[in-house]
Amino acid sequence: MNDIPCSQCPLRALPLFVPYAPGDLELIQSLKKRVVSVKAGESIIQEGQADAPLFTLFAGWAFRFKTLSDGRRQILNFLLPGDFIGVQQKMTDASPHGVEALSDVNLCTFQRDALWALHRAAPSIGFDITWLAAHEESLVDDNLLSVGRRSAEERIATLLILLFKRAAALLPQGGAEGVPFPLTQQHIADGLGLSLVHTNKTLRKLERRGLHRIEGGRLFLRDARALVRLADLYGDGKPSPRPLI
Amino acid sequence: MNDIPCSQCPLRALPLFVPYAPGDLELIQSLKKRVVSVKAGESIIQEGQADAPLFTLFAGWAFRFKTLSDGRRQILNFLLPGDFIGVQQKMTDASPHGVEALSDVNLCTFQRDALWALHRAAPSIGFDITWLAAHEESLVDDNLLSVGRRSAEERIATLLILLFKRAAALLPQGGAEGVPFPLTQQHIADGLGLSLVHTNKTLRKLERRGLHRIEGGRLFLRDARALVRLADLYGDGKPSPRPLI
DNA sequence: CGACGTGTTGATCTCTCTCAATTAGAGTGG
DNA sequence: CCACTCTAATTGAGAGAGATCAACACGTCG
Repeated sequence: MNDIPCSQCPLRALPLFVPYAPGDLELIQSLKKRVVSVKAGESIIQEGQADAPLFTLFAGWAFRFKTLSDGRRQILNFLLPGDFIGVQQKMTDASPHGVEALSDVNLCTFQRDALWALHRAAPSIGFDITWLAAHEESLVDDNLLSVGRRSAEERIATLLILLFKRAAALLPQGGAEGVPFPLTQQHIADGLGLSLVHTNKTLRKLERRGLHRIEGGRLFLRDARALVRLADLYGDGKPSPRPLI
Repeated sequence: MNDIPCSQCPLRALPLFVPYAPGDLELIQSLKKRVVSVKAGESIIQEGQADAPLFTLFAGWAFRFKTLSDGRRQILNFLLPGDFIGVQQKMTDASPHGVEALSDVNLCTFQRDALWALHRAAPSIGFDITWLAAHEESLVDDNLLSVGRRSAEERIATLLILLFKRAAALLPQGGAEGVPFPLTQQHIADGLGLSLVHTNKTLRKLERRGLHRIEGGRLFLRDARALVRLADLYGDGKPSPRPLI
């Protein structure tokens, strides 16, 4: 695994990713430390861990989370292949969140100072990283809107749609056959600020209504229109611009 | 106002801010467009607004928010002097969130392409901006943990402490005389995913217990210890587990 | 086979929401 | 100086979405 050069990273073949300038890839390659594999359910970064690694999720799903001292856990966002983790942490500090693998994952890890090296040596990549960090924040923003202001049904509809879209964008056929869905109901509950039991009941209700189906670790949207309506999502999942009054 | 050069910006005198390398300030100054004032309660950026400005909050408080089409509003985080806004937005895109002034504010606005110009011309500033974006995300993360997993009492305690800390850090005496607190109860409710009525009742309960006091637009913590306990915030130090990678 | 993790469902319970009404203060205009 | 209006804060009462408690089904695995 470690012998695949960045220039042949399968992630780069996806239409999502922008081409780099010549030389950029070599730079990234030189900062890459190694490829690490983590099994489903295992911890990638522990909450409070000092000197946590910087990495790109290369294959598999994971999630960032925080917990309270009595064990209540909130999943902050889900990580899919191509996501970059570690910017959140001050260089010298403890990681403010934990990261755990949802499925078996592979990570490309980088040296702690890679962030600075990239910025200095290739400002355009530094710029992309800033954008990446901002983009991840917007995922958290979306989730916060859900958790703060949507009902259980609406939250679940929102999560299913947004995860489906992200996952489908990584597939060649775009999700016609469903998308991989390695979350348990406990993950959904922890991501949406709901109890496990209520999550189950709501999920079943939507499924019985024919809105979706989760089976064999895959998610199928059976009535995406209805889900979008429930979620109050338009087009891209962005709120529709509202007129001035 | 517009004639104050960046080199004499009062914000820079605060111990929070790092000194820039010579030349950096001139660069920033050159990208600065103008200083804008907005009155309390007015909109700074509208949800979905195209070509929203990039700015630093120079004086006063504001907040970022999102709304659902039926009017339910979630405040994502509060902005205090020194906070930088606009990275979240893709260059060409509509703003995914609105920004509104809580008090009368002054903003230093920048050209839309200032982000890129900074990265290219001064990588160290670009690096700082990445860090700033990541830091703001961590505020949202904290809030998401509250909204998703804390009770109403705990959420309010958490918000009061964190806002107090941020506000006190901007004051010379560090909050001995309380800190400015321009939020209405509706803002607190929208920030914590609570109803206005329940926010009021919880706030009064904590106040009657002698934990805090809000008066004349200022916040006083009367029993910070008890608030911290309620909020389940451990100063800054969390247990530091062993690194896995 | 028993232990365990995950999903399901029914029966309460309670925290928080919604509805309603009142009070207090800041402006405004006569 | 005093009605009039508006916004923010308050408080009570009743309703409800979602939490908690308890069982049970099913598949995997050592």
